[in-house]
Amino acid sequence: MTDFITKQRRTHNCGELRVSNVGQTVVLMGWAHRRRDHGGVIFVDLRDREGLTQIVFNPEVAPEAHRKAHSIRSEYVLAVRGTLKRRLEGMTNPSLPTGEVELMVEELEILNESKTPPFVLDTEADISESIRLKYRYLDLRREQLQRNLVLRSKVAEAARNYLSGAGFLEVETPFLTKSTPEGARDFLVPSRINPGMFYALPQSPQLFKQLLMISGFDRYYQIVKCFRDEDLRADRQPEFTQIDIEMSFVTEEDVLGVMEGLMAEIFKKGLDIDITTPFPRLTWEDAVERYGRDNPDIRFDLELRDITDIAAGCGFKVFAETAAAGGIVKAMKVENGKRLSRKDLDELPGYVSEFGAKGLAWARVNEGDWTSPIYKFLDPRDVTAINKKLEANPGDLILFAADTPSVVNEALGNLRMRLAQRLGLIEPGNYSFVWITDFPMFEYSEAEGRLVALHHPFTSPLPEDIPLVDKDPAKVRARAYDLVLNGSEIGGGSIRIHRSDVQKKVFSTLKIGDDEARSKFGFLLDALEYGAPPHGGIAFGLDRIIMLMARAESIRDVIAFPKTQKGTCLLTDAPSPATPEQLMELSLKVVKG
RNA sequence: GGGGCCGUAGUUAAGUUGGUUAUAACGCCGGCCUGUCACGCCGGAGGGCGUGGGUUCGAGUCCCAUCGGCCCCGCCA
Repeated sequence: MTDFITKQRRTHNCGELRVSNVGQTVVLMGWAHRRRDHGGVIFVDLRDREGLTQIVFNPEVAPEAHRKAHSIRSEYVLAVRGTLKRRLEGMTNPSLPTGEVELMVEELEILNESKTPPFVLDTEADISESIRLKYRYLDLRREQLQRNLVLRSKVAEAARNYLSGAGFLEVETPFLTKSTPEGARDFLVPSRINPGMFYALPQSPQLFKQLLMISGFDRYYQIVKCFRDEDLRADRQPEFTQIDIEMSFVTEEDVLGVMEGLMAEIFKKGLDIDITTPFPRLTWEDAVERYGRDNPDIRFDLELRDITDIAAGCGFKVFAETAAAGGIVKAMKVENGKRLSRKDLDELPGYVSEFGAKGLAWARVNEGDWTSPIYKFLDPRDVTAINKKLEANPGDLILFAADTPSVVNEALGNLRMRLAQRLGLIEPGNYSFVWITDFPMFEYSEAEGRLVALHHPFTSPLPEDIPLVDKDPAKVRARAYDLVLNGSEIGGGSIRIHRSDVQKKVFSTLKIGDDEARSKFGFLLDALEYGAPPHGGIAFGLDRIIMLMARAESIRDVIAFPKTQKGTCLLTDAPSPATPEQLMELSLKVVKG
């Protein structure tokens, strides 16, 4: 066996040869994707990151190479040298970019053999995810994941170029840092040198980027891992990547404008799609009112209407009593309601029950009346009023939910999404951005029995609402904004508090005492006293953006080495127990498990 | 913490009301084939049904527990 690879260099990749290269002597290296042995001539599709090229072993051209080629199996690693030929008419493969040419092999070296892979790599077949994850390095050879990671790399590159061109500096911030109250559960890292002490992995570089503004860096960005020890979902991993950004001397308009440019750039470079800017904006209040959620998909209508005022005085007890008890009644109109059968309607209560709704009323609008289980309880005037409010016409279907505001909004907001999918109202390939602004500053947490920051405690209130921070915190609006794409929150940020007196006030409303604020955020409060500039920023979830761009169903499909829903890695078997020696060194004792 | 779906050859799946040696396709192995490109044709090997209990004359099919994968609620400032 010759040491081919030391003598010859790869001249091309497997995706680039065309008719214009015909006649050239070519060296290719790659994996045997498929093999077709005709007894005489043998065809192999040679694969690398860039594509497939058919290579041909003909006993009359190169007997030695042809003899060796008999042993080629799937995923063998090959180096071949030969002459590029144009394929004869009728023998081309229009489904391959390289399909008009083929490499007539003169010399073959098998660089490595391969065991038979546990699953075939050359099809779109659905392989169970646990096997794919265990052999992730093989799954990553498949076209779909290769495409996703190429897209991810392109987008990250476009983001860096854009931000760098706009005067942003990339600065790294620590992973071994301080645990912060509020927010998600932290991952802790024990300190060997300081027994009994722990670092926390950052949930985001939030405080460091603010400190960088105070340091005068003016414009900062970082594409950075963040860590949150919470349960996983189809779009949530315990470690994920943010495009983290912060700017000094800016208002909301500056931040939003630069970010719209960033989105346009990554969609252009990643998918060659032109995004229209500026993006539409909705206040948080309008978003919840009209769509039931703060991450609305605005590609379709099915808007919600509040009919609590009509319901309060109507004869249907469930509605009237809900209204009397401070709840709300909202409704959604489905045009051409025949698209939902009685059976479909019977399934809806089960679906909304996932969100805490106790039921879902429906009405089919006819000329002059309704077909509806609740029609007999209603006065004709109420029916007319509801029709009018929803602009409902004969043939339409109206769906109602009555409960607390959060249950109604969540139930109908999610139902809206489901119906849109069911009725095919969503055009694939359509990207629709919307900014959500004017979030409430605080939100009551049942679990903690106190107000918590909806965004985070460093978000600045609207200037005119600052006096309300002590008096009526529930009414305070924040200078926060989220970017929503097709019903997914892909980023969020705010103009920050840059005055220590305001920051202290917010901590106090959050019932974070002086001592606690001092011990947890003392460094920030100190820094704010040394000439902190007005500043604000945003962080984008890179994984989610890539998911949407790649139309992936799972965040795992856009991450090279993701975790399972239980947070384990089937490839490496992490996490795993620590040895007694490791624990001893860290002054740790495992109590159970 | 809770709800749901799913674990049968290497892979993807089928397996009737529990009943002889558990099916198929792809993959794999061998043979034939000089123009295929999901090559074709012929032949072959390969699992005892995630694991552990139980019910039964008899369990892939029923029951319980447990492990694992996925989806969702809670959680995720």
